[in-house]
Amino acid sequence: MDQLRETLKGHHLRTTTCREDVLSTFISKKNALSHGDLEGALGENYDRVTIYRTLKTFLEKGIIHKVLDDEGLRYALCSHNCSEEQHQHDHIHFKCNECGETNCLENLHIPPVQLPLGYQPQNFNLLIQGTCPKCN
Amino acid sequence: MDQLRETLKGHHLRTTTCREDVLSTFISKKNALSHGDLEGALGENYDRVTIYRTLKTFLEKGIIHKVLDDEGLRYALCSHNCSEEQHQHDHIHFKCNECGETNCLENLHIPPVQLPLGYQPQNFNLLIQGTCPKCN
DNA sequence: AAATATCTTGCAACACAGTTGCAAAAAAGG
DNA sequence: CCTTTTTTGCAACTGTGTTGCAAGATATTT
Repeated sequence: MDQLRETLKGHHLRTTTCREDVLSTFISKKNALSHGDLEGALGENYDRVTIYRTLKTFLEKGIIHKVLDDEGLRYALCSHNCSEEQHQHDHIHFKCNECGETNCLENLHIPPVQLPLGYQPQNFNLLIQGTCPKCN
Repeated sequence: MDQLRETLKGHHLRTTTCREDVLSTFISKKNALSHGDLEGALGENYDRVTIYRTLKTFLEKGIIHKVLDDEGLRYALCSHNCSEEQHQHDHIHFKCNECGETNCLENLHIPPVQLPLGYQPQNFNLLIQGTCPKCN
C-alpha cells in the first residue's frame, strides 16, 4: 500500500516495514490498541522495544493519540490531521464493558463546561463506559 | 482520630494503622494520589504490597475511586457516599500541567451528551488538562 | 550504482508497577 | 485471654516501559 508510505512521509518519517505494519494494524482494526495488542499482532516480526518506539514516534508526530481507561493505556489514530506542532483532541472515547473495545466517537463534541474562576483549560478528554451497539 | 475508625467501620473494614494512615493522607492532601505518592509518604512504615492492597480494598469498598490521566493511575476520595454495591462517579477531574496535581471539581456535572443509537452509557469521566488557579 | 550520513532496529540490561503464596502478626468477638 | 478471621510482610514473580549500544536499513549525494 502506497498510502501508508504517504502518511509516513507526510509526518516526516522514514518508511520501514515495522511502521507500515503498525500503521496498517491501526487502520484495519478501528478501535484503540494497546502495546500488548500490537505485540500480539506483530510480535513475531518485531521486537517489543521497536513497537514501543514506533508508538512513541507516532505519538510525537501526531499520527496517533493516547486513549485512557481504567485498565490501561491505549492508542488510536488521529482523525483530524495532527502534526508535531499541534494536536487537537477534544473528542469522546467510548469503552464497552462487555467486549472491552474502546472507540473514538468521531462526530461528537464535548459540551462546554463552566469551570470555576482561575482554571485555564487546554485539553478535554471524556471517557464514557457502558455497552456498545454490538453488545447491546 | 476517631473519624477515621468510623469511616472504616462504615465500609465494613477493620481498623489498622496502615488503613488509618492511608485514609488520613487522602484527607490531608486533597488532590489525587498515586501509589508512589503514598509510598513516598508512608513507605517507611508499611510495605509496598500492603499499600497496594489497601488501595485495592478502599476501591472495592467505595472509599476511593480511580483517577486517570495521561501519565498514570491515581486515586481520590469518593465525596458522595459510595458503597461496595454502588459507585457514582460522573464527575470532572482537572489536571494542572504546571504543578502536576489532579483534583476533583466537586460541584460540577458533566453536561449531557447525545450518544449515537445503541450506546448505553453507565459512567462518565471527564479529564480536563490545563493550568490551575494556583499556577495561573 | 556505490558511498556517505542519518535514522531505525534488535539485543541486553535495567527501572518501575503491580500481583501472588504463604507464614507470622494483629483485630474482633466471645 | 482464647479463638477465628483478617491483615501484614517477605520473597518471588509477571508485566510495562526505558536506555545504551552495535549492527542494519533508509535516504541522499555523487
